[in-house]
Amino acid sequence: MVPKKSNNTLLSGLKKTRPRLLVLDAIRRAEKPLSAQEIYQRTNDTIDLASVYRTLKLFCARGIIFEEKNLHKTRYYFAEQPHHHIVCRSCGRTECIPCKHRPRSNTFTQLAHEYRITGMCNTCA
Amino acid sequence: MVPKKSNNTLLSGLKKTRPRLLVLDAIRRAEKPLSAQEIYQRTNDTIDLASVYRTLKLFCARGIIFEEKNLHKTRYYFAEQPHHHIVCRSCGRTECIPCKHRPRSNTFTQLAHEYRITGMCNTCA
DNA sequence: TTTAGTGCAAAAACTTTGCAATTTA
DNA sequence: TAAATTGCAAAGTTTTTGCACTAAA
Repeated sequence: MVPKKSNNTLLSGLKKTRPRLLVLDAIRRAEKPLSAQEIYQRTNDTIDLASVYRTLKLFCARGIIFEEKNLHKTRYYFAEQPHHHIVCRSCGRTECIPCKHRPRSNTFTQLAHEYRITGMCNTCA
Repeated sequence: MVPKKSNNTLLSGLKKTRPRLLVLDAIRRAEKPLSAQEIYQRTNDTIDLASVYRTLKLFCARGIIFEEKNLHKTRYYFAEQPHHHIVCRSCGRTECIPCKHRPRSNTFTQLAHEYRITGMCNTCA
């Protein structure tokens, strides 16, 4: 288990505002990827949806979170632990797969990665 | 090099309609992932945008194509050759990475996969 | 011929933006 | 206090939908 970074570390270089902290916590605590709407709700609607979007965009650009789409629904998840998913294209059922490797690159830095397999689960096939 | 599947094979079980063939060809020929709008344009606007969306959704569900998002732009690409990308989170610069492995699963069938690394390229870092 | 798929037009959902007010460092 | 960020409200984009018509099998 890789040690968890503190919110403080993740946001270093950024102002630590209420919206950012709330969005980060919502995503961090989530048991699954969340949509912008769901994140908004998990802040009890105490911050503006526009701020949620601004924050998500910022976090994605920084590689703090990842966004994924399944059939036109966009959801966001915490990127610290590399995520490997296998997703059923019919019902959306998802399983996690342990991650063995980390990417390397000579030209890119601050790497984050995502490995995603889709298929038909045994119920839907 | 894996032998290419014919459009006919890819669409087996589906009606081969003009919109579907045009969308499939646009994506197949594309040198890069395309947005719904771009696909629409590459059919010379001869099919309805709504049909483009319906078709993209269908192809995604079938695993014929993949969709990826970069900073709120959604693009689609042909899934036959597994795609590995490394994408700059700042400027969008993309490099391809050769694919060595194919996923396996006991519970899922008709697998397609996608491996995506994001980071900062040496110009943006 | 039947059924699935299409185009059209309209609606819904999602995301971005300008700006004054507020907050962080 | 200066600079960055926010909330609000409005605009812009993207995606979906209903329905009568058309085309594939």
